[in-house]
Amino acid sequence: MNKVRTRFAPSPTGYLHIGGLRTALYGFLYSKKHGGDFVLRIEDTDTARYVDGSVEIIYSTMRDSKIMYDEGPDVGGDYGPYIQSERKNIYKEYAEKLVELGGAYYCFCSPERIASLKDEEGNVRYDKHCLSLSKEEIARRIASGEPYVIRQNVPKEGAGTYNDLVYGEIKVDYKDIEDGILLKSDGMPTYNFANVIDDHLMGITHVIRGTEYLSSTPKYNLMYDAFGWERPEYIHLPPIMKDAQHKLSKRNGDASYEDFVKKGYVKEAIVNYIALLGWNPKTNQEKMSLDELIQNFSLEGIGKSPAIFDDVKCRWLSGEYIKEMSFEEFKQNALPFLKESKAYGKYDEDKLLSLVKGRIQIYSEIAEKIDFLEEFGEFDLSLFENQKQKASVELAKEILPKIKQALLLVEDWSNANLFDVLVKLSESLTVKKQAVLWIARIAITAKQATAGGATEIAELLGKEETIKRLDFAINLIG
RNA sequence: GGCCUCAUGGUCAAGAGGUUAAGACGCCGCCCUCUCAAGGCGGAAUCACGAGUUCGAUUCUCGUUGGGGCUACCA
Repeated sequence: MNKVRTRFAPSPTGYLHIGGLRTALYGFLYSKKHGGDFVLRIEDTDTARYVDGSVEIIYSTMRDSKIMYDEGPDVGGDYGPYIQSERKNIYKEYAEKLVELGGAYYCFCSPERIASLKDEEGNVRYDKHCLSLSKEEIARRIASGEPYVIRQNVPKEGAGTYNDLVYGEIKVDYKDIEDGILLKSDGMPTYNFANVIDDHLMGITHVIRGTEYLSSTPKYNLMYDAFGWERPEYIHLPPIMKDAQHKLSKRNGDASYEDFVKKGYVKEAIVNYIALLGWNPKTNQEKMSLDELIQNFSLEGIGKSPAIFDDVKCRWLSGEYIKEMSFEEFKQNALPFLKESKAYGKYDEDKLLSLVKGRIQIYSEIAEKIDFLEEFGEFDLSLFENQKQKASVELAKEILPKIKQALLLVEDWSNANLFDVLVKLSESLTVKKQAVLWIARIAITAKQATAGGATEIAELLGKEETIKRLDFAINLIG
């Protein structure tokens, strides 16, 4: 069997969105699973839709997400060039060859004539008008500089059948396929032509792409057959949806990989999550590294139905990655987000970070989790009330001065020691330790819910600030 | 409109004629806990509909409905 070769062939029309990235990922996983090669090819034949800088975004996104290709425009390879606009002459050559083989023909019809072909419902179907042109006339008109396109010559009868590795047998009647344009009047090929030529010339064995090509694949097979080339295997992927009726798409400005990274999702989690959209590993393990994904990947696990992207679950996975991340790695990734917090620069960085690690799912939650440290001020005394902890305003009024007194004597201002001191205080007062800690924490944070307990926060604030806040609370309570 | 295709809880999904219809996220409850979070335990919640085939259909067939795609000198 031939070495497996797959490709990802995006068009440079903007950022790389999540659906495209998943297609790339599956192509990558499949090739690596089988010890094959993964190729990146840029499909920039539509000059009108080209967006400056998007090729660079494709490169950087794939590198960043670790979906690395063996061959591509920026890394080279034996099957280049890997940018379609640089292959223009190749397409022309093969288009002419296909004309000779009877699989295509020159067409000089004007847009006006095409438009006049509209039926009652407004649908246009080309009528093979130029198929009957004589060789002489074609040569004459080309020589005179008349613009032309090359169209595929699709049989009027019969049907094209192939076996998709995910969807099974697909059959389309040729009468339902139009004689599509293969080579545009500007000399550029359309996707419909270029993908066939390139996939063959680049030795692609498995074509992995979205379902939007499921029903047009028979016309590509017609070309493989006309050229006498071996047809590749086809693996069409179900779409990723934004909701039940909208596909996740660039056009709708939907999330790109970059957007998720900017929002602070763990990169590995994004890749891990999209791997699970439309593919089931057949085990109950969901958190998987790229290597594990390669190991477990199989075509049997690919589903047929559309999958809705669930941001909540993606965040959950991201959180799982953060929890298991080393502190050093976390720090490196979290720092840019930590800087967004009001508390940044005022407290020990590592302590701040460890307070937050394990409490967030995406990095951008960091600021909101610790901003409370800087939001201290007047607060409603009812915050002290807590039945479960047996805490009340009265109790707070009574013990707050004692808490202050005890803390004033503390020299080893560490979480562990502070905790010890307050627990001992609670014992001597015969008050539940939960009540003391609750009251202490409310007094120094003015918040009912905080990331971190009373003594953790006290340690972070430092002795001076802690006492200051206690004084403030004592004052407030009168 | 025509053609292709899809259909299990709110979401991702396993299951491929007989199951108490897995698991995960989310949700709810309880436990644990220095609040929150995490963690532990438990719970609610699904086979779109209608005909067949069969002793028996979530599972097979057909249809209906609904969703997606294609129907471009876009990919």
